[in-house]
Amino acid sequence: MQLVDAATQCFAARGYQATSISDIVDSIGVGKGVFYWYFTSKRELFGNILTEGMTDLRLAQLAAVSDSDDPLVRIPAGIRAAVEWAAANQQLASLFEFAHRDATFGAHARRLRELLIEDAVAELRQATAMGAIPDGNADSLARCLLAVTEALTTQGIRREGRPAAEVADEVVRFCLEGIGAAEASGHRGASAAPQSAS
Amino acid sequence: MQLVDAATQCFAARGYQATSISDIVDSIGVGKGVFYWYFTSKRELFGNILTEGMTDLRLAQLAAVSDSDDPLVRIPAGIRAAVEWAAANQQLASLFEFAHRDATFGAHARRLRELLIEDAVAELRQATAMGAIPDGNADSLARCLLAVTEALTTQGIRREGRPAAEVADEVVRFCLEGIGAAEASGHRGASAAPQSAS
DNA sequence: CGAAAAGTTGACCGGGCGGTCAAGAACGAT
DNA sequence: ATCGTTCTTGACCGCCCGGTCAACTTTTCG
Repeated sequence: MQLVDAATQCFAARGYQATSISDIVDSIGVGKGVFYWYFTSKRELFGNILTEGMTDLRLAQLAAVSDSDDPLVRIPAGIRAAVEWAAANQQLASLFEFAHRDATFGAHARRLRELLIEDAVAELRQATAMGAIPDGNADSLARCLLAVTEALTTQGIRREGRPAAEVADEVVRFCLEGIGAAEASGHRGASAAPQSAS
Repeated sequence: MQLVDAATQCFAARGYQATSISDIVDSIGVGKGVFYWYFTSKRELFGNILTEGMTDLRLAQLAAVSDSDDPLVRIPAGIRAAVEWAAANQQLASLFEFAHRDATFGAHARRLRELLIEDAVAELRQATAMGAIPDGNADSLARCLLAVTEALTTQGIRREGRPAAEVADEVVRFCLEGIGAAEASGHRGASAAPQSAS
């Protein structure tokens, strides 16, 4: 739907509060009534974009991760999938970034984000149980993984336009060492491991 | 100034766009004119809060860091100072978080944030030059340090209310390993190093 | 005291917002 | 051609926003 694309673009560029319905409908040259023929409110549309986007990202991540049972393979795979997804869905990635600080949608966006955290926590617990990484606060470590992924993706891909694979390498390297998985995955200088392109 | 405190509180709780002048003046029970007696606009006030807050944080960090010339001492010290500062200035920390995604102030906030990045980049370059950490993209690593610090501070301190020192330990641990400084600072299990309280 | 200066009030203004709706245009079925 | 349905329009509504200002109260000081 053209309207959803236009809305996503506007929201990504200006944020939720600063985007008016007029901005959206004017950007594709239709009357304001069209918006309310297809959606019941600005709130509802944004909420749906958010929820569907997050679902899509999670599905991409689950698919990328299902090739292995080894957390030290699954974790990098999940990270790479997230970076590739963000490269392919830059507007949605931008949306996620401000949504969880937004006054209206912060709670909703944070709830969705917790799903990603929980996924990561599960992997980290598994890794700990297997002795692949030292014991630690899995929740904090999971938040570190997310934070680093978001930070380097925002800068490397959306602002500098570098290739997703290259940025993903940086994220994976920092994160694997951060969680203490250093010695387990021939990483010393392994910045160009084989991986699937998005 | 009471008005600045009230404004900071409102901005931190609701964001810039969602906070109205009435919210601010009503929250301390004064007329709207008072606001415009002391400030010229909502924009100007927010910009000042942002700039002064960031200056204060940077000064705290510079002070904490000046005890040593060793980047592997200065970097953890800078991180700890940032976490302690955020614990002592939770509203400002909250402000920083959404400011650089805001439509009106994103550019300004990001410019201020770049100063922190530059500080960190300088330390990382120094560490690399000394052979204390492996070579790498200093800019990306600096962004990782900031991102991890922000993420764990937000969750650990502002949402869970844990002590700053404890959260700082987690941040330092993850970051030092992330930048590859693992073997240089007796870190294996060193989660309670001596440090100054804020 | 009394007058100037400093500080405070809240009604008010223009404007833009999210959202509504009577009026039609476009189109397929008959 | 005619009708019913789907889709589109943009003027319009009530509301609240950032910001103004004439009137008023409080403080300062000779």
